[in-house]
Amino acid sequence: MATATPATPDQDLTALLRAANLRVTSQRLIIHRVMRDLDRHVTAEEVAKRAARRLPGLSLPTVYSTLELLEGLGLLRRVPLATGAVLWDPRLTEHHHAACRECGRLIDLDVPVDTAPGLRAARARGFEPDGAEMVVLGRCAECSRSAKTA
Amino acid sequence: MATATPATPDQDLTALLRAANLRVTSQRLIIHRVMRDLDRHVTAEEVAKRAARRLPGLSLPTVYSTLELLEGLGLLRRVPLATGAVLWDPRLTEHHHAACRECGRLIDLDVPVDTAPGLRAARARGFEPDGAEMVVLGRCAECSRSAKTA
DNA sequence: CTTTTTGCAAATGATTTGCATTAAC
DNA sequence: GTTAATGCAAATCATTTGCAAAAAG
Repeated sequence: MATATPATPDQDLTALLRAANLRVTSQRLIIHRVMRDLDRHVTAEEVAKRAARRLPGLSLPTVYSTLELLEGLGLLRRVPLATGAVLWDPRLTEHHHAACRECGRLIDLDVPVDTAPGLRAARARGFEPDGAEMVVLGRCAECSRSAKTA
Repeated sequence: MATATPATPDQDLTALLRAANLRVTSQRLIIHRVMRDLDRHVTAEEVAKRAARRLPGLSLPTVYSTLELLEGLGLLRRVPLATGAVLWDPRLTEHHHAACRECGRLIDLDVPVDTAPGLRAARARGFEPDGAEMVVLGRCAECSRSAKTA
């Protein structure tokens, strides 16, 4: 029987881990909680710094593997930047990004985009798509401002 | 007066370099030529390997800086993968990609996507967009096949 | 008690940097 | 001749790996 009570993030994660026969550790709970609290894209390093505040001794390798684990559980999304850097995004609702070519800044775009043609084209090529993201490239407000000044 | 003769890639690059007060070197010409000949996204390493065949002694740092230079001139596009890797794409016409989460494979999608809403939203946030790309994420044909077998 | 997960330290691998030399102009 | 571009070797930096110790179940 399904529970009708809305689950907390911790309960969600616990349930997913159990279902996958994985162990519920404080590291996993804390890292997940940090991401949920931040509610914006961050680097692995920033996650490590914040999570270590709540769990001293937490190691970087654990942060990396946990982020990947949470991605696999569908609780996070990995966002590759044009600079080659990688960010982690706890927002699960489909949204898109604008990335600054100059400083790498990434902002959320909460605008609907018709991804259907892309998904269709991918399927036609044998792909099994599970999502599509648009990245708008250009110069952010700050960088265009300093470009004008310079 | 504008020339009516269609320019070769070499002439294009030469003109752009001159206009920017940059020097026309054999390294730049060869790397550009390699990209034009390949006409598909490749890693910097692959560019280096192929270009070195035509220009022995060509160094990796030169390849990296030249790829960035060509990007700045608008002759190439940098494509960050979900794996964090970076590819370089000589195709200048707007197109989109499908990226395999498992093996990293990237395929071109030649399908029109309405990027206008994204561009508009970015402008509303102070961005000066110069393009938008959609990335479809999922599993490529090969990887879904082996997943079924496994 | 058994197996997974963690932390540590070291390894990796792509990309970048500093600097002397070479090539463009 | 002057200045920019290259090659080389070394540095960097995020990420990954191997393995013994600790924690989960």
